[in-house]
Amino acid sequence: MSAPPRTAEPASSTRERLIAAALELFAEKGYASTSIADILHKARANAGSFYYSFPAKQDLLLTVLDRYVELLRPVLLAPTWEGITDPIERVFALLGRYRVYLVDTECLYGCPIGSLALELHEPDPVVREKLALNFDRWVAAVEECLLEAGGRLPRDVNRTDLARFILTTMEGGVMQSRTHRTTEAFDASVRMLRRFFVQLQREAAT
Amino acid sequence: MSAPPRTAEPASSTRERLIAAALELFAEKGYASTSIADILHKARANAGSFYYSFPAKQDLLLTVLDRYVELLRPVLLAPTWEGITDPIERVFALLGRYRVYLVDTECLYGCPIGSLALELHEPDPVVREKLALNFDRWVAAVEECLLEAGGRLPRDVNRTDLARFILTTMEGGVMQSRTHRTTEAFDASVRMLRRFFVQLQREAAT
DNA sequence: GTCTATATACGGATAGAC
DNA sequence: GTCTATCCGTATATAGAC
Repeated sequence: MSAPPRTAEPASSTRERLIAAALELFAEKGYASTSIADILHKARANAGSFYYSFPAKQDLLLTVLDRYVELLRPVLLAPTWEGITDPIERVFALLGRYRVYLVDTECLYGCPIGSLALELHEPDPVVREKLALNFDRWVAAVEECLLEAGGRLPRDVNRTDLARFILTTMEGGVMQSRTHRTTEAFDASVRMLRRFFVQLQREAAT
Repeated sequence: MSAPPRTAEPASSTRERLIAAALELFAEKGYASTSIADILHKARANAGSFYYSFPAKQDLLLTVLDRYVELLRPVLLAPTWEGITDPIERVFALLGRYRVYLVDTECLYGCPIGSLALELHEPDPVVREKLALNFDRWVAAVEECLLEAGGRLPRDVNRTDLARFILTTMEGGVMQSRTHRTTEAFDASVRMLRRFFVQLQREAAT
């Protein structure tokens, strides 16, 4: 018989509760408008515990940005792609997942990374790099799909460019939909991207 | 002999200087991180003058958002489109203008409306509507180009959808380029959009 | 209309007991 | 590791003389 699983960080440690609370609050209200008091309230902790776990507010942000990277596959991609094997349909299923976020929140928020990226105007280099890493991992995951699609897409279409364009479509669509509080602009953008893909596949088939 | 031109708002009134200062500062640093002291310093005015001209900070934001709408054609579109008559080339010239903004600021800021739209997470309805109006006017201007392109684009492509998709491309590209401090993602997105347009025009020609 | 001084609130961070 | 109390800077906004 084996011992119960041990994790370095027990799931409900104060530190973990602070991270979990910040993860949600930064997505909902942004970084600056989330006060440490907000985080403490949500995590049911006190100022002393916060500064025992983190030197300063920004260190929590860094931890949260690392966490977003870690959660990308298990929390976002894996459930979204469950049961979908076609790599191109996986791309659109991912976009569909963001549409669900929009609908579930009445278009209040879409992508936390995108929001933080534009909120933090001159972020510390270390913050900026972690935001960039989040984008890079997302793009890399989509690029894998495109590579798997192989000859179904024209040979001369750069897969990295196309993956970035898909992120562009998601972020630009989310931004407009949040502002209009309707999914219309998001849907319009995904429709156009779909049409582009249809054309690319047709082109590759000839 | 005619009298010198009279404007309702003299160009260098304190109120105008405050608006001009805020217009730039909100674009550079965002709304929340721009303090009234920052604005006063840049406009060389004092707190008393500010609150004589505006009831509160948010009223200045509303005025600035109105101003962005007013400036869209004379300051952004007209110079960008000068000498360019082809409506489709106008679309890409506009995107090229945003690339210049990125390059000129070392990818520090691109579109002030997009930045404000994502910074203000739960904006007052009136703020949100003015942001939405800015997007709508931009989209409408691009849509005019697409309508002017007429039969060069397939009949069944919704012009409004496509215009929104072009805004999506710009905003999504700017977001990634700001985060990476490179124009790469912006350029990749515009390249993909260009390819889409080439395909659409080919399709319309058959 | 413009000036300085200031009221008031809030946020990040710290101190020090337990 | 956690608690409360508090320091201190900064921000919006106001008061009231000029």
